[in-house]
Amino acid sequence: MDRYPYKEIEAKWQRIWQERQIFAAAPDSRRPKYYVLEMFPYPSGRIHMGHVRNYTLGDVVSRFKRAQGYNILHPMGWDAFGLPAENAAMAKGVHPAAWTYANIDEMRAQIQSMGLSLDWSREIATCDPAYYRHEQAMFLDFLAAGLVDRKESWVNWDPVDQTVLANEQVIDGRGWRSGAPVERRKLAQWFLKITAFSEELLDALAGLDRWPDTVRAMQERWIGRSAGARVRFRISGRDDDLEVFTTRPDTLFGASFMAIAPDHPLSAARAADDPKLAEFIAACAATGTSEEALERAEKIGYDTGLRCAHPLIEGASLPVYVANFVLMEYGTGAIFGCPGHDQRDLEFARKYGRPVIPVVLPPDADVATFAIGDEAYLGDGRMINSGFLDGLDVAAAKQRVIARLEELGVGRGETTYRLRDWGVSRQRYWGCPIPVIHCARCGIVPVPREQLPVTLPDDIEIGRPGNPLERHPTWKHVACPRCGGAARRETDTFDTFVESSWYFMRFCSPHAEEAFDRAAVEHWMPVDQYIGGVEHAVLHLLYSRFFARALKKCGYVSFDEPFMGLFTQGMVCHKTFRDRAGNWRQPDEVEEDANGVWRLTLDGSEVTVGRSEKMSKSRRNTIDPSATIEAYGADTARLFMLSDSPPERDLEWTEAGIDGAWRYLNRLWRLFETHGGRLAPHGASYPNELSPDALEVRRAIHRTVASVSDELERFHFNKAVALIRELSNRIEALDADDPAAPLLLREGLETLALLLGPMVPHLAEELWQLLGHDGLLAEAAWPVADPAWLVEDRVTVAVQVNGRLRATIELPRGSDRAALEASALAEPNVARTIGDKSVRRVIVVPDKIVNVVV
RNA sequence: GCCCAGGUGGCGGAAUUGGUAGACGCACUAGCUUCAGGUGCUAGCGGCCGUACGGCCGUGGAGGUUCGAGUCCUCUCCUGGGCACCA
Repeated sequence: MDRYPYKEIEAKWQRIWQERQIFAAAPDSRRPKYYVLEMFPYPSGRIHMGHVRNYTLGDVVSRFKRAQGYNILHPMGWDAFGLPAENAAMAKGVHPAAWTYANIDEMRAQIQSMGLSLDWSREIATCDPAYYRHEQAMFLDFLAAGLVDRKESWVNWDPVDQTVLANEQVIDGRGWRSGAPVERRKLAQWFLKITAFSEELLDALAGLDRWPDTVRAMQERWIGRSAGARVRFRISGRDDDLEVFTTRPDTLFGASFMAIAPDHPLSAARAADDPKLAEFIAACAATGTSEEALERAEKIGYDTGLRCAHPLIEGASLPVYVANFVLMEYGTGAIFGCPGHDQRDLEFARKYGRPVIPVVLPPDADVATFAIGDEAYLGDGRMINSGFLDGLDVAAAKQRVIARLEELGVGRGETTYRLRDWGVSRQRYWGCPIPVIHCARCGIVPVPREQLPVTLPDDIEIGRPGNPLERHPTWKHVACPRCGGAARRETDTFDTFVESSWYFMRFCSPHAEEAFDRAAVEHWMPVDQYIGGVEHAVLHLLYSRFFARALKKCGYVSFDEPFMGLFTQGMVCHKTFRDRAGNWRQPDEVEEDANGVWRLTLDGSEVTVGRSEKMSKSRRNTIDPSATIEAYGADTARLFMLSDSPPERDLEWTEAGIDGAWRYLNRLWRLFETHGGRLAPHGASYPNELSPDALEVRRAIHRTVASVSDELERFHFNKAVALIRELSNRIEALDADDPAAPLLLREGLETLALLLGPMVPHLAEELWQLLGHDGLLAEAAWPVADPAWLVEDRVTVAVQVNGRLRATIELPRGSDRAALEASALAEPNVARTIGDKSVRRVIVVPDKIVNVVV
């Protein structure tokens, strides 16, 4: 049997779509707009299967919505700044720009081979000065609007990548890209004040009802709002106070010690006179970096000798410890410990012999006997041992104590957030220059607008890590725009998350002189459906939400939320293989023999098969998408990506799965070739009388249209594929002698072509042409099911006896209870099961089930 | 430790509100087509018993609610992911 000629077909339709420019977007007041976007790729060299899955999902949405009559914007571009370009430059002596643009050309061709309905006229690359000049202008606007900070602060220093990482980019104490253990350094850094929007970013999550709950939960936790109080404790024998933040001010009467962070200013001050404390602080820093150490580190403290007065209990005094579990970055870097109602405080108190005073009595406990054992009590109850708070519940006690603290002038209610400001300074070359000038006399001076963009110098020395801009002999030396004196350009460049925080807005008017054509950005934004990996659940998505708000504040746009719908896809995984020497082996280096043993193709030696993991270079378990597309065609690759696994779950790439998709497309091709000559003409109408089989096939066609539409809407693409396959099985099995066969084939095959359009667009387009259509399937309207054909006139009803299935009966839809019951009881198997027992009750759910209870 | 998903045949996965568990596909088995080697067609395919009709068991485990539970409740085990001495 001939294979279907996918190469000719795919080349042909890609050419025609391109020539006719049918995916070029333009605002159209007659149709509702729909903006579909996949997270744009970093041009690392070649596309991988994750890209193929991502763009296939996006293209299904895009083509489906287009067929439904929406005016689609579906662009593609390049997240082109980034460290790999510098690494490649160092490794191969290529200029980062040359490397990046070569990769873009390569990957563009690969992506185009997938036959995506993209508007390539809107392509952008973020490393283009025509793009990043606007980013520099935005930064100056943010600066003027008070949304930028320059702080001398501790930063995470990645010793391998030679760059600063945001806190959010540090994973288990290691750089998120390099994996190297992160060190701490103090540097002057640029920060974007995302914390100015903490509350708003948190509250608005509730309105993002087309986002996955998991992502919203992750952001919520990341922002981490906690309501509590700030309380000042007078340090005995001194004039100053120790300020703490607590979420449990209600437990203040249960306080039995104070604890401060090792890097709290007070710790440092005391350490100056106390060598043992200095030693303790150093030890905390040493154990505090690696994750295992953190995991196993026990709660340790060091008594500073300082004592604080309890603000509400006359004469009570609390010892102040330096403790390794108190974080300087959160709250005030100091806490009071209430062992009765905080597990960590309890363990600390037990260890250092501090008293445990219960102040919340559980509802079922007796005040005379209640005591804290090994577990702190975290629940609600009545306050005890707490003076004026006694008898209140926890919530009321919080309010009352805060009011009292305010009265006394020693504290106030406060809400804090876990979210920290976004450090955007990077000490590297291949990024957007930060447009400021440092002048010894004038300080920080913004680059004048007319001098934008500040472009990167081409002539750089890239042979060693670190920032070539810092080493550049001339670029960094400029005259101060204010006083004209000798000054120095900022040599830091932006974190690449800055570029990806607004590219989707630039797509609306990619060639505009200003950052955005206001009408275009207001027309297309927000993105209706954004699709990408869940690994961006916090960083990229949160920064983008912040950026929209910051731009709004600066008058660029009028919306807050950039992405109305979000879909996060699962990863593409593959088995892993290791040879005898323990080296990872690529899938194309091994074969499975007849006994199911995997061997190296080269010499037949056995390899061990590991569990399926995310495709990655380090495991060498990658499959090159281009090889698959070459061997089977883009449609096969696309269909496989959509079959079987729900898109939000991980997908295991298997050769068998690709084969299955390939065989199905061949089968479709044969189906159309076999019946192409026997179709009824367009628009031929059915006779009044149809055979029962023909009626059933027509119903199946309309039912499939209705359910596939529904499943596509809900991202259940695997189910949509299953439904389409069911329909094609049915059409294949059609009785050729049925007088209505030509009509059913006409309607059935047209329906199949239309439903397959979003998934396998090339083949569907070819089939559409085979069916005699002049126009493009890509521009054809989505089929609509006729409600009349969705109604079944007969139904199969399950008959149970005591809840166990004993028979099924077929009856006209809508049969009454008596008829259902009579038919059910008449079933021989039902009668036999009932035997001589008496029927106690019969439950009838019309058109569904009859349950006889005996 | 905390949070969020999950746990259904040999495998990927179906199963709107509780109402016929296993759709669709993969793998496998048997047969057919002179079919040589990423082919097609037919049939079978959760387990056990039975020639069959049919019966019993079965959605990680244990209880519970219900005429009826993969679905709801309680407890528990396991897997994956995220976060982390966050006061």
